[in-house]
Amino acid sequence: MPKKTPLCIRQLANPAQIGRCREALEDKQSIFRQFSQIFALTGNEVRLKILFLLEQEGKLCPCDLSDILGMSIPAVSQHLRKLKDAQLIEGQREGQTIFYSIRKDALPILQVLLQQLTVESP
Amino acid sequence: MPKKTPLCIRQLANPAQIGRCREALEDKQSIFRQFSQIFALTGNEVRLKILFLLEQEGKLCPCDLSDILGMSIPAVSQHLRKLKDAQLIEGQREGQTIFYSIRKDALPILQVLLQQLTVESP
DNA sequence: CCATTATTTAAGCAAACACTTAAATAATGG
DNA sequence: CCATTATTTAAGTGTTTGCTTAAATAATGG
Repeated sequence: MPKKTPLCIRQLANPAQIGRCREALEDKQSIFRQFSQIFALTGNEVRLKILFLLEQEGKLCPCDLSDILGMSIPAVSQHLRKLKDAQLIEGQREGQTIFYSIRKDALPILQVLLQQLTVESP
Repeated sequence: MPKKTPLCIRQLANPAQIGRCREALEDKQSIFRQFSQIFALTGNEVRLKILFLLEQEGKLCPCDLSDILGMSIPAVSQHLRKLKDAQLIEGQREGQTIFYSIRKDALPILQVLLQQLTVESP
């Protein structure tokens, strides 16, 4: 009674390649974590627009964003919170209004990503 | 009986700014759609690793990826399907094995994103 | 043609997501 | 201090995601 192997084993696999790949992933473990988080945040259309607008305008308040994006204030606020929790943006109070802007230390990576939106495709 | 306005109206808002922002979004509507989709795909840690590995190795099969990533074959296969549906990767059959690789037309944008993983932070 | 190997597909399910509405917090100005 | 304005938080809900297991499809080789 031959045991059924339910998963492929790939005898033809290249062990050197497998090892090299495993190592590369292990090396960059925290980088994959960090970048997939950023991509997941920009992977939401509303949040991508918010970041684009903040980069373009410098700063905006939840109320303005709600108006521009055509969605409720709580919905906007909850997106802002995620971006703030990830330290991509920060809020500065001016009276009753809180203006959000992109954090200086997040600007380089976000500019690279946002720049792609305005690049012509071939 | 003064009607309660449940949402903020922002009399201090800058109408020109609001208009400018709305226009910018409308212009780029399809671009936001397209890029948020790509970011959503790379926003998953497993898929980001898959793309990284494909870019590094040229091509890999589901079985190898399953081995490298330490997860089940169906799980890997379903991630590959999403990347394929979005036309980021393509599969080429060689015997029983299907080797996946990054599509030529998706390579430029993916290289920009993957490049960020290996950039030193200041 | 049948057993094996490689991969995909389908169904089921727990967790995460993104909104809604309602209530809470905070600053301003009469 | 109270009403108003701006924002956040909390609770509830339908949808999406990402896995699991089991079954289906496809190519190979005896």
